[in-house]
Amino acid sequence: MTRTGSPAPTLVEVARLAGVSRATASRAVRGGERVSPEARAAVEAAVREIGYRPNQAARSLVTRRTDSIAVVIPESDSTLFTDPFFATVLHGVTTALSSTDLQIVLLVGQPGERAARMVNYLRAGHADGAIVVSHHRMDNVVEALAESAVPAVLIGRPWDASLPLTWVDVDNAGGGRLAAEHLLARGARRPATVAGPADMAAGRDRLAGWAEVVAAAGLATDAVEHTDWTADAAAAATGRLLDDHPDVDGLFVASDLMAEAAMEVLRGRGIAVPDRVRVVGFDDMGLAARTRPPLTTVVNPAPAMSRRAVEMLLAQLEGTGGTESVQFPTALVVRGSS
Amino acid sequence: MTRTGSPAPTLVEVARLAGVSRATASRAVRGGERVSPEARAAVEAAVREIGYRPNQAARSLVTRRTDSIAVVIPESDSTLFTDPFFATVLHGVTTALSSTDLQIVLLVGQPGERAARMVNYLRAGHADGAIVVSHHRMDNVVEALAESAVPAVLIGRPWDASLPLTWVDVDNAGGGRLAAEHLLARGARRPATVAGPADMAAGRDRLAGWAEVVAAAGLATDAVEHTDWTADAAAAATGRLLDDHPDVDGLFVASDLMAEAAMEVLRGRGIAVPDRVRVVGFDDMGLAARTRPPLTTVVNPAPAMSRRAVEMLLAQLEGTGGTESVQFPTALVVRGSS
DNA sequence: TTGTAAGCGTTATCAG
DNA sequence: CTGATAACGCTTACAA
Repeated sequence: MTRTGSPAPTLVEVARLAGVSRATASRAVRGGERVSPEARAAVEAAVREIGYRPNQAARSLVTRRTDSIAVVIPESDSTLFTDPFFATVLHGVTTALSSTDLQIVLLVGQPGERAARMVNYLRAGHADGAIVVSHHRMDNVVEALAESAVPAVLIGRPWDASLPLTWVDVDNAGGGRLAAEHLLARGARRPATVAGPADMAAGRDRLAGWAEVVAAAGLATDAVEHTDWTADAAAAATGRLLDDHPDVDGLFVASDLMAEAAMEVLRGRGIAVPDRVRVVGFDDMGLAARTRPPLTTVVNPAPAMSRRAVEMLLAQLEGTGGTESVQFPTALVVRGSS
Repeated sequence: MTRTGSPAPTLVEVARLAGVSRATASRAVRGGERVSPEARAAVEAAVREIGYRPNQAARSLVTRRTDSIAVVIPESDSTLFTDPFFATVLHGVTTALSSTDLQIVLLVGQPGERAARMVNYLRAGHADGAIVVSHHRMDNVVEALAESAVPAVLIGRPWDASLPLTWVDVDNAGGGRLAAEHLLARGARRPATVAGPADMAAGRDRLAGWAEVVAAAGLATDAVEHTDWTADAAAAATGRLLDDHPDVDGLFVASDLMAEAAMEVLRGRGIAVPDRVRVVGFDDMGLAARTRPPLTTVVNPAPAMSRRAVEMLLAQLEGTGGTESVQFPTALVVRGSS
């Protein structure tokens, strides 16, 4: 650890200097319970004098805790920084943990190469627990986590629902239904959707909810394009949709970031929003209110989900439950785009 | 660590099951040097059978290494996610470390409340070393780090140059000079600047370089507004600048994110860029090419700096140097805004 | 309130 | 190549 030649001071040196036993020194260092004022003062002075810091490895070898929890984001760093979903979640987790003594440690990296390393990190006991957040990709991080005993809560339901993992998520299918109902109510007769990836729960479920309502209304559900969550891919998908179905008059896009790109394409083609095509997004994290026109969207309650995930993880760490997954209801915010 | 009642398997159980000593088991687990094929096979089988994972705390208690390095970003999460500087640096650090076995751990949090926790985390030996990146704020994280013996490299020179810390940085003053020279060469006679915070090295130095050239040309250097690095503050500062000095014809803004906001204000006032006011930014990380008009800007070689910082840290960890700070030269990229 | 002593799970040294 | 054995630095019953 140290560059300097001299080894880091240990508790025995503190104890010797303070004239107490190692046990007493230990209690005092932790602001302990049963220490006399004199002993505490002596220890504190000794600590200051020699610059003592407890060795975390030694400590957690016996306590079996590290006082840190990991936030795992199995995405590439570019995704992490472009999609506001992650910023919102991270902010929520941070504030929810601010009252505790837990240090937050962020593990970022695409699934694949670094995934094994991340899981090893967790299984080795580097963190007391983990919050895993992603746009629900079915990845090996989640699988590996499932067969480890590391306390964990997922933000975003895993693809494989049978995995013994606790999660929080928004009602994606319900959101898709809300979007479709709204578009139909506004008079759309030829609805289309730019859906998320077909191999992610969020993509699949948002699409399924939308399709359910559209089909129930006796309308076609064939105007569908799957993409990843990026703006570029969404723009391309929107282009294909318009080429194949020129009569589209209502568009549900699986995220606001993607919806903004879709509206850009519409504008580029001279198609008026909402006059000729009505658009509904998903997320409502600030961006939706800033687009032109402002975006009607399905609320993704990421702050509340993050808070809840933290509560559940803390409960797991204390052994007081926190193992029941929860799905948050959603709502539609109507703005100028529809 | 574990939720399950059964304690995690240890090396002694592996050894017993494999019919070897604890020492041999340990060597085999690490793909060790002097182990017979049979012993290795037996150990590997035992590991698989009981799902053994080495206990990191025990391991690093003796090796004094954790095989992880921390990237410390003492900024609020909103800053982290809005300014492309951090995304770029993180990407650079990640790729530079991808060939090693080191796990990257991200510590994010505003200086102040969580700063002590971050430094404690490092000093406790949770990570083998740290890369600290920020827009150079003078903060207690850096100070605390300076008096610890944790190997560290700063990306961005610390405010207090006397601190015994290693850093990499761009030649901020040189960048400011480049910007000013360019503006003057294009005919600006009333240059102004939206500068970064006065209490950060990057803010101070970019301003100083600009002022040096402007003064040398015999022009006034009084059109200066300090702001933090946010777009909102930059917009406000630009407004004040225009109010106070309506004859401004050249504007150097301390970051591209801020320059974009400044151009927005100019456009809102019907002031043509570059025809009436020429604008130069700082960073050139993708954003500059996407603004309208595209932004002339000073290159901030964040990818190269990140790579270098990683190399230096690795050298420090191996005790082979890496303690000499380095300043990167910069360059101007001319685009439509000037 | 304090001290004694027994671990926590690994790695490393050093004979065999 | 293998196996005792001694650390590593700290916490925590348990006794005093």
